[in-house]
Amino acid sequence: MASQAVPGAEPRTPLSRERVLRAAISVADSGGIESLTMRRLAEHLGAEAMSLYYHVANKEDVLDGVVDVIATEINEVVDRIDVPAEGADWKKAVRQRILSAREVLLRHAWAPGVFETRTNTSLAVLRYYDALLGLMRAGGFSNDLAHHALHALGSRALGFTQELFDPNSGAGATDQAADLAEMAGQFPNLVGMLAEIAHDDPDSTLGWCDDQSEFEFGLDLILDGLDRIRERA
Amino acid sequence: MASQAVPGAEPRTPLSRERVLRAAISVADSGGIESLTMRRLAEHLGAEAMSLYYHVANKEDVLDGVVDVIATEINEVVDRIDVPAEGADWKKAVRQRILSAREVLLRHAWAPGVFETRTNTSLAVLRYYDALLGLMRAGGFSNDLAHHALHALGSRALGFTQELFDPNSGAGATDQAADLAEMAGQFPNLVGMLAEIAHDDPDSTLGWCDDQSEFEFGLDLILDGLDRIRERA
DNA sequence: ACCTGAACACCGTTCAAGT
DNA sequence: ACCTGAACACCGTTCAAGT
Repeated sequence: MASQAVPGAEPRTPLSRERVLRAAISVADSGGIESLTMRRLAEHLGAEAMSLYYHVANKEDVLDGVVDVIATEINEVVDRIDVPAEGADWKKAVRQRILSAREVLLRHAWAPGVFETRTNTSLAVLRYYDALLGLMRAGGFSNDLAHHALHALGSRALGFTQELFDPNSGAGATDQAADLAEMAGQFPNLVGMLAEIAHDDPDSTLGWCDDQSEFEFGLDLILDGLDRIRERA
Repeated sequence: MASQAVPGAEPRTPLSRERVLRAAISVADSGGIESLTMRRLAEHLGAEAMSLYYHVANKEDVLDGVVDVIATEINEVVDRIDVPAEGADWKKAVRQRILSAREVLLRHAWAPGVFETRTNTSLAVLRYYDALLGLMRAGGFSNDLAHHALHALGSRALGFTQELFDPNSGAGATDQAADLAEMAGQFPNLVGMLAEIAHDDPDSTLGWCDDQSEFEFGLDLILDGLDRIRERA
């Protein structure tokens, strides 16, 4: 009962901003972003919700911090890449960085949504963009073209695209067929496309999926377009 | 006090799913999406929060419905467009539809974020995509290329891109200069670019803005890339 | 058929108080 | 310096009850 040396009680490492943010990521990793509440986060750390406020300003601050930690992780991975970026090689270098960033985000599938809601900019994200910009400059981009390029890439620069809809979500393969038949009248082009895609690639999950190859298709479309403009200049 | 014919009381039009959804849009339009709560929505309609549940299943259902109403509005605008889409004209037709969709969304700046959180697909959104697909098919796209194209466009197909960061947010023009100087060491490429962009275009808000011209640059980059693939096939 | 009052289980956050 | 208990103002949602 005394305040010190309770026998058998673990000494419990003290809280810190760092520990709070890492715990937040682990809570979201295992239960999704909607499971991340201040109370649950505290519980995860063996503390009371109110204790968190000594180390972070509020929940927004937690989310800002989480983005910064993940962006730092991306920078660590991406800083190890060492490929030439001069001239025409800019594209390979940028492409590899972006795909590496994507790999980190694939381990935190909830993170893209949080990235998009931030209004305060993470310094780590700025550092990521700065390096990307450096590669483009080395490849001969003007500042103006590099500026357009960042806008054109958007979230793809960080390795993700938000899916806008998924005709397959929540429906099993058998419901699927019925749904398609029912919708054929209303959405002839969509149904026709999905039928053919499925036919061409029977191994993939039916039709719609934001997989690696779709991401790379879109990415290369943009990078190739930028490269063409670069060469013309 | 009696239940009928209270003198001077407006007869109050009854609630309906339609009215609830329209009110939800107007609440979000005027106070932002975070101001949209079931209680406030009810208040806006002169009813109690609990009454809403007779007309909608829950808040998710409200958000699904709101997306459907806005997508319906987009379809109404876009259906009035009548330009040829055969062969090489596909691009002009698709471009015009997408820019028209964007105009609708610009009137509901909070809507893109809601679109992205939906997992249930709105039928109106499906109808929009189906029409877009139809234009591409008329332009000579294979189903496979059209499928890639929709993925590559992502949310751009509906007229928006989510900004990932905004170095200017929350800082006035004077703070701005100080911030830039301070960051110059850490982010040389970013600072150099922003300085030059600002110099080249002194009329625009300093540096970073997702304006119409940036949207169109990215859109055309993708459409041009798709057109090249189409011509090769 | 349509609406509501009371109530429940959750939030984020504050503040004064403990060690 | 660090943590917490009690409390507040807010959520979304249920259910039995009113007209």
